[in-house]
Amino acid sequence: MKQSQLFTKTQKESPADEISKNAELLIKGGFIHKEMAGVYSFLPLGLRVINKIETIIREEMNQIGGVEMRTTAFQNKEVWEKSNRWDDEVVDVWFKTALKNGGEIGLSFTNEEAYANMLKQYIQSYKDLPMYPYDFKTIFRNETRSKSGIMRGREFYWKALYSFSKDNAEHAAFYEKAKEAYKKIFKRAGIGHLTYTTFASGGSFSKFSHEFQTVSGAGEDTIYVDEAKGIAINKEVYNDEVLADLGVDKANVVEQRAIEVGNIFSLGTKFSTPFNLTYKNETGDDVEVVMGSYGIGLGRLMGTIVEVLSDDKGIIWPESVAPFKVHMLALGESENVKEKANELYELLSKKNIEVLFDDRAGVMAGEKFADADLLGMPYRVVVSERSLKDGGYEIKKRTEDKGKIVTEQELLSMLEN
RNA sequence: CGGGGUGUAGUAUAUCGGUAGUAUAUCUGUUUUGGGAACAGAAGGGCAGGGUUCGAUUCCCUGCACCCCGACCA
Repeated sequence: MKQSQLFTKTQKESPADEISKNAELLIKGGFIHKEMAGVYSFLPLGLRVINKIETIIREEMNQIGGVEMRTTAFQNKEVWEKSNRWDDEVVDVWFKTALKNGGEIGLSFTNEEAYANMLKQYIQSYKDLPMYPYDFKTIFRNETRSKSGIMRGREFYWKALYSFSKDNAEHAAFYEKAKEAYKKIFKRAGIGHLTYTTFASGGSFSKFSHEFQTVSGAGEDTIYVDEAKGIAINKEVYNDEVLADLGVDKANVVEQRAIEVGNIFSLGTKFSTPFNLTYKNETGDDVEVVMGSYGIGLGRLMGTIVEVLSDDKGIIWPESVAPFKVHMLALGESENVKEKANELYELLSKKNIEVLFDDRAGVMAGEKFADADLLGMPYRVVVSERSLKDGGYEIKKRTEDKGKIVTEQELLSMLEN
């Protein structure tokens, strides 16, 4: 994409009403636009990041048998009354609205009820199980205090998978697969080295749930990390009994602040019971389905990446989620440079190498460099009189201080993989 | 929801009970072009409503919005 066609532009000044680093950098770079407290639009660059993250999650969910669908944002009052979660006294984050012809509907703040109610129609026999539907969708929560930029909003985009299993053993096996898939997702998203599988409170059907916590001062949670074991324990369940349970020595843990980027949860029959979600087993008995839920907030994940992967100049996107792999800058106003830069842009595009081409006329080199640092693409390629005279193009990784001059062939072999 | 704070131009800020200033971004022109370039010119602003006052952006009240701390967070 040519930068001259991108309608967003970068800002020099940080927004006054944002403290969090993720919001500051994402707004300055033109990735997101704040509509109101806790509500952000994703601009072209930001959407590309979200799409990359979505693709990673989709691949990993499909890998473990997930089947993608799309559930509606509107929620049926009667359905939620079955699980006793319609009442505002029970759930205080509902957004609800009245229908013109009477009645009331809610906006999704989670999906368990809708899935349990819907799947009842498709689950009759043990032959129908297990089932692993999931979807990406926009979720609404009437938070009394949204904060931390895109990491805790009133509207956010998430992936939720629900597992429907015949029994606890089948559920447990899938739960472990999901846990591994989650680890892969965060590794692929570039934050695996800072993300710990964390034991958290499990509710009435399991001792623990598992959170995926990324160590960051911007986090809202406190966890106790056992670096050697590669696990952590959430403060909410941190006690001697749990330590003994997990075989963790108190002397080996370190207290950290962390961001919860994902969560998996055994639901047991919590929702199967109110929705009478049962199947006939081999002997003709009615058996309740065992459920699990597996969620990831894509905006929060994107915000977390920015929080932990940035420097004083801007964002440092991992290649896997960067809006573009390459940021190509054409410096100077000479016709020769323009021609060569255009040729290179066409060549890279033809080779399916994602490139953002800073073709803006009359913009000083310093400004283009500063923007490239702020926007944070993994590779910066400079086309200028100087680079051409030296024999080609200058390529520099966002993580490096100095670039080097390479020929077109060398450039292609570095970028193609 | 409890506590605290802030609303001035696209963005970031300053001053003042008496013509609202600066930076940046934007537009025009000239020069410039490897780390946010120089000069000249132009355009653009007091959250909303009420009160006090000769006069309110400034002081007071109400509302709304936003931020921070805490509570809450499948």
